[in-house]
Amino acid sequence: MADKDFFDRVYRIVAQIPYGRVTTYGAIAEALGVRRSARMVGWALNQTIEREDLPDLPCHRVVNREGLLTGKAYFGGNVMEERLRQEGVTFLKDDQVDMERHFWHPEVEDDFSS
DNA sequence: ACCTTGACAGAAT
DNA sequence: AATTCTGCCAAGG
Repeated sequence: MADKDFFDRVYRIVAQIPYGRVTTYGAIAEALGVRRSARMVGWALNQTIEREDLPDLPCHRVVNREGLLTGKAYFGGNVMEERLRQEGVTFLKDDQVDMERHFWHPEVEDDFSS
């Protein structure tokens, strides 16, 4: 297991979210082996705002299990929604994506410690 | 060192 | 079925 910081793992997963797809906090947490730490995922993403030294993270593709853009407030305005729409993501209603169509299940991280 | 908060999720009422 | 409550774990006050 890569004993990387919890944040780094989150970042790596988020960075793997395909264009036009979205995933959930819980799914990411689960992929990291800590299904019950979904809140930490959100916290980790929050840190990305301060940390500019991080790679381009499509954190706008991360929503909660209901498909709600719970973190849109941190993007300023409707940037999050607009970006998703621009990627072809369909919205059931404002601030709610159609995760039935665009949900992407993150892959479990492989520890490259071979 | 203790208590509160948080971009969630699932169980309980 | 809808709303409330609790669990989780890290960071900030």
